[in-house]
Amino acid sequence: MSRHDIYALLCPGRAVFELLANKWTGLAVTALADGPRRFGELRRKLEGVSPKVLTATLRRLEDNGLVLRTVHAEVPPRVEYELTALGRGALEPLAHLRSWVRAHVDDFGPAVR
Amino acid sequence: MSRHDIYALLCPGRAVFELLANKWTGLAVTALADGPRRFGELRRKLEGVSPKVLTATLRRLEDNGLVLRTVHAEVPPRVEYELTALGRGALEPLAHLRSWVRAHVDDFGPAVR
DNA sequence: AGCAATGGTTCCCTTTGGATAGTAAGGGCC
DNA sequence: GGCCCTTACTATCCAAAGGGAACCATTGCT
Repeated sequence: MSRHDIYALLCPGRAVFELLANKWTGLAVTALADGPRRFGELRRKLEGVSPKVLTATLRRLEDNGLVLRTVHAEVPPRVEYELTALGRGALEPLAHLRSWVRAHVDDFGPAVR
Repeated sequence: MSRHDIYALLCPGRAVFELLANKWTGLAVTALADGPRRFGELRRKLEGVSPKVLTATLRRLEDNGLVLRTVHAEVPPRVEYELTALGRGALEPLAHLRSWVRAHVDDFGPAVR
């Protein structure tokens, strides 16, 4: 039962939902939509993210199989992040959400906060 | 420009996105899908939420026009929460995300965190 | 008087998020 | 040789959000 009730504390679906329902996760995944990106690129694209939090976000995505992290043994270092098949799948509902937001931004008050 | 770049710090769309991309917000909105619900009902449905956090979540949704809060002057008190038209709109992409999660839970490792 | 029901609020502690500074390693420059 | 440049982080410290437990106000019931 709890296996199918996303509101249940122990439902695995809820854990996945909470992984995606995060301030930076959604932005990070969609930022990888068009192919591999380097750490610094993402850092600049996701305005306001600190390196620590970006690292944590990407690591969490990597641990959950949404993102592949490739370290190139060069100097200066080059690390590339790209979506896995699972990550590309998650892109779809995330992009859907994003496009809804885009279409309805103006329905929100000026102090969206 | 920043008006259309969800990654920009000042983009209103990003603020809306961050409102929805929250651990409890998505669950709360979908929990209201089938009509008005009372505080206690939501509290029981969203397993693990503390009254303080539930209050804050609902207030934020109310402030942003997604939820309507109605206090009935009775004893014991009765407070009902229901989605506004805007909230019902947000339901759609959220439900989409939820159904994707449902379909792909098993693609995630056993330690989804 | 005491208890139950409801929708919170208050206090305190833990977890998470965020800002800033520092580190390692090699290459180019002088 | 000594110095700086770049990159992708870690380390440290502090603020904000999340979470647990207790308490409150009101009225009816027993």
